[in-house]
Amino acid sequence: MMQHDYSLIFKKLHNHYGPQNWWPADSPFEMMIGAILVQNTNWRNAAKALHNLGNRLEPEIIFQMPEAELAELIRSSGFYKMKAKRIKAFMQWFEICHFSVENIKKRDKDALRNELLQIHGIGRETADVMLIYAFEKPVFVVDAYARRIFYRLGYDMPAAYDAFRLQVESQLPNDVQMYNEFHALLDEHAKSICRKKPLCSKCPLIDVCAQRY
DNA sequence: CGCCAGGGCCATA
DNA sequence: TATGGCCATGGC
Repeated sequence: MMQHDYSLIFKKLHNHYGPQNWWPADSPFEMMIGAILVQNTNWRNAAKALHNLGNRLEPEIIFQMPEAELAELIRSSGFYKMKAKRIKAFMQWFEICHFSVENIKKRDKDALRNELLQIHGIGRETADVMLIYAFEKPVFVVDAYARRIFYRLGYDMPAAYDAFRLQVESQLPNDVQMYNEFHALLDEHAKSICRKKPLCSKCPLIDVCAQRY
């Protein structure tokens, strides 16, 4: 089987699109709430919900807020009753952590990941974006875009989330900033001109595609 | 009008 | 392990 050069993909995307400076949020807390709000929803609707929360977007306030009230405020994000429940479950955990992102950052990556996965409504992808963009841990995020792009490159990737993630991580340096940019770049690339026509002449991955097709 | 967007949970086999 | 149903809004 051919060796998939994930590092080369990253390099080409980075050269073409430049630094993405993700996640679009003013604080780690806002980032984490946004991560739940954006589950299976477009960012526009999630951002609208964040805007609607306005100055209520503070740990203590969200923690105290009745679930029904929170649900109405985040209605635009879709699945809003469920997401209100998920945010409240997350806040229970965050409160136990004394709302301290700095303290959480000091903890072991795998232990922290497993703890996040215990929270009802936090799955692998949501846990991983939180690990990178809030807690600065090096993790490769396996989202629909990553799957689609690697699939279109002809890469033979595992279907299971963690198998996919570990295969990519095993061949990349343990660099938080790199994973931070990689996920953002894959997102940007998926939304770009190559979305409908992945082998178009302007695609920065055209030569990688050409090796295969 | 139908489609889908930066998932995750749960029941079923 | 692997499908299928379910949750729901807003833009196009």
